[in-house]
Formats: sequence, structure tokens, C-alpha cells
Amino acid sequence: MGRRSDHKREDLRVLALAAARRIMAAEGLRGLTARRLAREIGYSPGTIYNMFENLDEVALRVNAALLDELHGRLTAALAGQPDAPAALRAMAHAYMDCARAEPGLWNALFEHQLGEGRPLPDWYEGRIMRLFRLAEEVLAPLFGPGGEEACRRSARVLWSALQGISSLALARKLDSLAQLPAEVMADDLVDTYLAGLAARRA
Amino acid sequence: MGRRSDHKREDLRVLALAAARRIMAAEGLRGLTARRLAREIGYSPGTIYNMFENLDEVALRVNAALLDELHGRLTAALAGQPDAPAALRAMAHAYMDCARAEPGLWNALFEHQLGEGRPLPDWYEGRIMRLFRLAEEVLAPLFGPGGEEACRRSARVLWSALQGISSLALARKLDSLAQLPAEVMADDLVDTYLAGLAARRA
DNA sequence: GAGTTCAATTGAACAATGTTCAATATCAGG
DNA sequence: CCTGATATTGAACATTGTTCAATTGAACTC
Repeated sequence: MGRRSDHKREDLRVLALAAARRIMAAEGLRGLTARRLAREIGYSPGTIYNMFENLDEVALRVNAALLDELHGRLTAALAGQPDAPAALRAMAHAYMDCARAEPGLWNALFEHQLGEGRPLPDWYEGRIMRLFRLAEEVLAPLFGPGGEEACRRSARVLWSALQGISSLALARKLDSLAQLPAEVMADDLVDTYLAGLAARRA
Repeated sequence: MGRRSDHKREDLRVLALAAARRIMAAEGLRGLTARRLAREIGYSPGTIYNMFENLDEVALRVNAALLDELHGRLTAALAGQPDAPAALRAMAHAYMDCARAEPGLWNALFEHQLGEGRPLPDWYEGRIMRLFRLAEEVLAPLFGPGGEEACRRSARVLWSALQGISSLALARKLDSLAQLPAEVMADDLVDTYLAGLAARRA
């Protein structure tokens, strides 16, 4: 077959990514196969490899979009918060909301691993760093000048902890354990950690 | 071919699991294939399915062994600690040591996901619960009687946070970011969180 | 020891996977 | 209407998980 005029190249890309997102949300990473994705958008497997380097890139693009969405939610939640503690709480809530809005995608985000030693592309790593920077900015007011190192560390700790809470809360790995809502755990973490920071400052 | 007398059934199982562990440690979950595992122990693919339900079970057994090792390290680290804060610190260190001792296995532990809706077998869930209980016991002295609910919550929060820190610290997902040693982050988390608990009690 | 039974082991088979690439059918420009 | 470029295909290849009839060795019986 030859060229079709159903869609322009870029439209086809977003079409494919939308389909990929739908599949991953419903069936996880395992459901995302080249043939399945191709069928879903009415093209053939080869076409997928015309638009993307491989399936890994497709998953990565979907994940990147999710990170963008997360960043949007976080900045929106941050706007107009009176002080750093409130902002951090709002951020944690937005984080958990985002995770719970699409558990399948969120799971896939952590599940996905590239093959052996291949580095993450820059356009992906940039998104992660942007999120980190956001956390740092929120925390900065709590540390005076000269506390940049401590601020960076706290941002990393809190961010990692949030990831742990969200991923453990969503994973079926703990179904039978009494399930605490992720929001409750996130609040506990943020409040207690901040109280600890304040206590240590005195 | 017929029955061999190279190994008894149980010996063969441990042989296979050792090989599986070696493969997963070196190449991650992707390296673990039925044919590869069979070749490694000098048997044929079919034999693998005589000893295990499927490859998922093999991975799960390897992970379970890792959880056992973690439990051993934790209890060993806990022994003889003067008070709860010291015990918690020791526990966090042992946790990170375990993660760093075999990064590949640790990654595989979090990476692995069962297919769609299949529940975890009891022998696996039991191991996770045992670890949770351990964390609760360590925290218990910090909460008076009647604080069981808060204790459970704190145990979950700290445990999840440790998982987040370890998985984020090990993942290549952050190679280019300034890498903080996981121990430093774990210490920061434990100390600050505990300080927060103490501050809130007053 | 010969014969029987039983189970461990195999290797071929099947469906599905990621990925590549020559062939081709269609579009855009002249 | 022709010509060149290119998007699209579908067949091909190697590999995967998993099943299962057939086979072979070991153990038990007589």
C-alpha cells in the first residue's frame, strides 16, 4: 500500500499516543504491543516504527505526557497557597490525586524500565528535573540562605517518599493489608516531616 | 529422554532458583527466559514448567528469597539497639545496605508485576506482612497505649518512604541528577520524621 | 534378573512478540 | 499525464511463554 491521506504525520502521532495511553491505562504495559496499537488506530505494525524508534519510546512518550499532567496539577495546586507548609500539603494532595486519577498509567510509569544501560532521552529527563526543581522551590522558603544543600536533600527525600507512598498504595501488592488512603499517608508524611524540620531549627 | 539421577527434585529447584537469581541480578527481569534458565542448569525448557507454574512464579520465588534476606538483615540490625530511634535508624541503614548489595535484584523486585488481576500467592504476601509487622514493632515504643492506629500509619508511611528512596536512588532514572547516597536520604527521613513525632507529642 | 510401573525429561509444536525491510500504492509537483 | 518521492504495508526473522505426546531412565515386583 502507499501513502494515505487519512491523517497528517503529526496527527497520526497524537492519535497513536492517545491509543497507547488508553491501552496502558486499561491493561498496563503488558497490553501495549505493536500489533495491538496498530490495529487500534487502523494502521499496520510497520507504521508504528515509522513514527517511533520502538515500543519503548511509545511508552516513554505516554509517561512523559503523564509527567506533564502532573506538573500542571502541581503548579495549579500551588498557586495562592499562603505559606510553604500549606503549599507542600497541596502539592502532596495533587500528587496523590494525579496518581489515583489513572492508577494503571501510574503503575506503568514506575514499572517501565529501559533495557540494560540505555540512558533516558533528554526530553524525558528534563521533565523529571523540572518536577524536582518545583519541589525545591516550594521548600526553599523553609530554609534560610545557605541552606540550599539541606533544601535539595529535603526535596529529594520528600519526593521519593511521595513516590513510595503512591506506588505502594496503588499496587495490588498490598490488597489484603488494611488500606490507608494515600492522602492520609501523604498528609502524615508532610506534616510530620515539616514539624521535624521546624523542631530542628529551634 | 527419561528420568535422570543428576539431582533430586528439591535440589533441582534450588539449583534453578540460584540460576534465576544470578540472571536477574546481572540482567534484570528481561534476562530471565525459560530457555535461558533451562540452559543455565543444563536441562530443557519443559523441565522448568515441571518445577514451577510459570516464569512469574520463578521471579516471585527469587523476590521472596530477597525479602527473607531483608528480614534477616533487619532483625539482625535491630538487635541490641538502645531505643526506638536508634533501632529505626539501624533498620533504615540495613534496608539500604540490602538494596545496594544487589541493585539488579532490588530493581527487579519493584519492577515485577503480575498479569492483570491475578492475586499474589499467600506465601509471598505473608513475607510482606512480616516486614510490615517488624516496622510496627520497632515504632510501637514511641506511641503509648491507645496509639496503635497512629503507629500503624507511621509504620506504613516510613516503610513506603524507604521504598521510594531506595528505588529512586537505584534507578538509572536519575543518573544525571546529583546523586545523594541513599543512606544520607534515609537518615534525613528517619531523623526528621522522628523529630516531628516528638514535637507533636509535646 | 526380567518385566512392569511410574514419573521425570525432552523436544517439537503453537501462538504471539519486537523489529526490519523490500515492494508498492498513493500523493505532490511539474 | 507523467515522475519522483514517501508513507504504508505485509511478509519475514528471531525470540518469547507455554503445552504435551512421546520417550527414557529409575525403582519396584516377582
